[in-house]
Amino acid sequence: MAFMIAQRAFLKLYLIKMVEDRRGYGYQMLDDLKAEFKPLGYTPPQSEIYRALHELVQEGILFRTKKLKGNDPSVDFQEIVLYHFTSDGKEKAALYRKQIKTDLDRCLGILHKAEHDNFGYTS
Amino acid sequence: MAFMIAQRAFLKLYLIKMVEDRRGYGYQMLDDLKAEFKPLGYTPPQSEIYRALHELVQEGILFRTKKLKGNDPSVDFQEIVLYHFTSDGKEKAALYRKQIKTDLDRCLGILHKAEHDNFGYTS
DNA sequence: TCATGAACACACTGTTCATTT
DNA sequence: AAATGAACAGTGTGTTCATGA
Repeated sequence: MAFMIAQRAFLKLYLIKMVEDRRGYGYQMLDDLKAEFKPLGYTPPQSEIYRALHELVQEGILFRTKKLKGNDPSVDFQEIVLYHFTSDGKEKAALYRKQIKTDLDRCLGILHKAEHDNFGYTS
Repeated sequence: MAFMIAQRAFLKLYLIKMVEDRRGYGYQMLDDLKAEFKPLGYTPPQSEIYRALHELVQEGILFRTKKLKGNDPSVDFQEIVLYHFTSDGKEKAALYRKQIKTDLDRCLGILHKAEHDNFGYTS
């Protein structure tokens, strides 16, 4: 097992949630995540978002539809890709989330121990 | 900047501390760390310990001496490598620790947010 | 510029192998 | 088996480039 949780897995967790909340397409989710994490000193790179999305499709959790962004085709021809859960996608996602939670807790345990051991928190 | 703290940096932090405490040589430190982290589901690999140690030497923080392990050379010829701080090693180490602490806190912030956002802790 | 995707290069890491005692 | 080190292979990641609307 790897030392820390992978960025890919971390992002998938958020992307699953965002698709649940119908938060739209890749670029939008990227922007949202960038804004959310900026104060924490983390800027999710564009490539990872798309790769994570592609993997979720490959794993049969999500599927894609395409749509024009604007409502008026004569004005806006920008095509965007929307994501939705497959028939058994929600179950698969639940399982995946469970696995990630385990890994997340493992990482937190390790990092907390490091704080305690090296920078002396008593609690 | 990378997503999570690197294993190498994480281990250097512990190795610096262990050299401060005169906790001996590589293999011993490896064993100690393995035992310490086993309950947390992390097993530091041998290669990373040595690589981390080599880097600390390269960076001018530590230097090496060699010694026979046993006190009786007629019985035990096992040679071990001991590590010590260079003349300005402690200062350099302090600086390094400071940097790692920043990164550690950044990682904890990110992971805590993920716990909160995805698995709903209110505190 | 928005939106998606792919290519490329590289650092980090895990496993294995080598060597000596 | 203890101890150190190096080689090798593979994955994840960041940057850059490409494309269309």
